Amino acid sequence: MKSNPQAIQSVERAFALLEAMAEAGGEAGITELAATTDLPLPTIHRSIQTLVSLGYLRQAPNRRYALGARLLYLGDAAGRGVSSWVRPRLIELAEICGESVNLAVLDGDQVAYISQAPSKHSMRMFTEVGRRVLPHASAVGKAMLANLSDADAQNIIVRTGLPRFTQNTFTTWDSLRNSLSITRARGYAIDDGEQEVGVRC
Amino acid sequence: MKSNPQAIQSVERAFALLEAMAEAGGEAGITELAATTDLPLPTIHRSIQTLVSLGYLRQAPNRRYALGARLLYLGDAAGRGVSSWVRPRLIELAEICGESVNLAVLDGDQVAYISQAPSKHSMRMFTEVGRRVLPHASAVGKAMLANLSDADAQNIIVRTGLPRFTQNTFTTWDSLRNSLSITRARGYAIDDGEQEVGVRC
DNA sequence: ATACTAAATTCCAAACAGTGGAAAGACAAG
DNA sequence: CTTGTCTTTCCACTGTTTGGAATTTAGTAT
Repeated sequence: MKSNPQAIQSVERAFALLEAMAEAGGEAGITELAATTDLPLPTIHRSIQTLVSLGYLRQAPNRRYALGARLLYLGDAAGRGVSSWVRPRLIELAEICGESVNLAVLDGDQVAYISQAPSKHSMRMFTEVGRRVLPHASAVGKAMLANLSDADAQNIIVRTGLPRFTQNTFTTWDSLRNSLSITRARGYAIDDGEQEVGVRC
Repeated sequence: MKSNPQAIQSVERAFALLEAMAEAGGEAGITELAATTDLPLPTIHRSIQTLVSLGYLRQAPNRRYALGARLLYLGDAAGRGVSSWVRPRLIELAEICGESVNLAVLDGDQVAYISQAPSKHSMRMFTEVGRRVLPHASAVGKAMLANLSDADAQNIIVRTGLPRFTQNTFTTWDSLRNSLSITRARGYAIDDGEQEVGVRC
């Protein structure tokens, strides 16, 4: 694991574990984590022990571990400033159009969903706060690229690549660029299969 | 800092920084953090560098640092299972009674707010998700203690102590216990100055 | 524009914290 | 009660993290 030259190992690992648990639905045993992260058992145990003592993980009676309440604090703090400001608006929007509304920002080269207001009716929503996707494969992402110059958009795409996810994914820069011009002209972005109203960037 | 014998240092520090930033409103410069955390500058810089490379912190154009989007993911994941289940109910409640509603759990010996639904009207709310308070000093806390036996409640109080926060804070076990019986009889808890409806524990 | 101050960033060798293989200890199931 | 699985503890070695001091960069006053 030398991908990030100057990065403190134990910290990297600690967060890897946190994310692994998140991936596992917020709860997991040590062995499970060992399988997911390819780390030796004792190492994991030690890391987790630390995380528990700090309150970011809790040890369930099952002897398994679960994400702790302290993460909520950080998560909330990270969202403040944006969320508190925009959230009411999202809810408004969700009420007006009757659909779920997601708010996303361009973080690095990826699109990160940072807030969402579920639609009143359909519980059929994947609460995707915090999830990150590549720009070319979602409506929000394309909306954002459309707001950049072709050159800037291309810079991002070069770094991320254009992996195919579905039949309709754009896999060449030319086809994507074409889609972006359409988007620009139309004023909003559409993605076959998922519709999302992206705000701000 | 030898309070926690077996705890990985760098991790401890990394999170201390994260929390310090949260405390500082989600944004801070290195020197600020150095003042808050009493750590040498280079150490902080290195830790933060790691956190940035992992996506938990972002470097603002001001050359300062801010909490990153990735924390939202963890925060959200930590809340799932509880929040997704109860959240709709909270919102309902908030609409019915026209007041902010907080959801809190007993985590260790402290009361942690884990979710909340703001009242529609007054923006005058301290978004306190993740904040933790001692049980004897808040309505929710007392509600929880009231649901325990006197003995169990006392056990907790012995560990936490009874620091005074305001004029009305209970500072002796006897006066607190008295308050708890009243609470039990009444069925809900009241705290002069703050009213909160606590659910579940 | 230029000089100054305060902040962020890079260096580096010593020191100590973190590592992981192996063994012991809990559970849970049969 | 016995067996298999998962968690937890041990400990000596290694390499990562540490922080004082020097360097560079940004912001600001002159």
